[in-house]
Amino acid sequence: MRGTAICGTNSNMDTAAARTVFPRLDESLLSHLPPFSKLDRQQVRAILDLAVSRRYDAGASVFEEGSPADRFYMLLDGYVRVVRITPTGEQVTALHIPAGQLLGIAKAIGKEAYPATAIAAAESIVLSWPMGLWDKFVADYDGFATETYKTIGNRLGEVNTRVVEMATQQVEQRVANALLRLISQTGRKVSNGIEIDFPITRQDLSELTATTLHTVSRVLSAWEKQGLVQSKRKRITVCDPHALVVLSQV
DNA sequence: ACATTAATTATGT
DNA sequence: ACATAATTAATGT
Repeated sequence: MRGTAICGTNSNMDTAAARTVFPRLDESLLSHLPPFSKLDRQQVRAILDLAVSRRYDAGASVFEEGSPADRFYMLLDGYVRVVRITPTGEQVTALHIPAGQLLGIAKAIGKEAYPATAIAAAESIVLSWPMGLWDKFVADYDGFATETYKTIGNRLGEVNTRVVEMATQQVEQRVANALLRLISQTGRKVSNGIEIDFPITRQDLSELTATTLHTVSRVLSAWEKQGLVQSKRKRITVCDPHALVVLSQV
């Protein structure tokens, strides 16, 4: 259901080495996205012609923390989680990025290396450009800079509030908040509630909330009995968002 | 109040 | 059949 229009996947090759796609990309892929929405057709065409499109399997990394930031990316389809490794070696998920957003925009915050690792949370399709083009984009394209700075601001705010939550709230509240954020960013309406639109494990949630998968499992089981959520393997549906809001504010 | 350990069961390929 | 995910109980800080 996802991304089939863009790439033919028929390879039995090495999974990490997804390949460049040659079919010409359509302008409509970008024209409605915030950083590009103010541009005319020719401008979008020019940008697309410079882009490299690539597909990532779930779990494949788009770029790695600390490596030189040579490209920046636009997530066309799928989901990417941005992960940082703590000094003790644990993974901490900083953000989830839904389709239609830029990522790996180190240049925008004056960095030469990526500050975090980006991993495809589901099969994803990503455009990328050499970082050398960043300044040109900012200079030439109206709205590109302002829109990207908006998203940076939003993300900083989000990371910030979560850090505060970690310090102040208890696990149940943190998990509630994490779920609420996930459904607001990547939620998809289904019959009995709002489902998180990509595979997410208890392990993932525990990394988001700085707990263990066991605690997350217990919390979710309890909520499931109360009818607040519903979960299958790698799938979580929130049936009663309001109840979670209430819980998160205790 | 939550983590850790470990044993058990379910689920997807 | 096998690996990975999820649940559950017991024990520890």
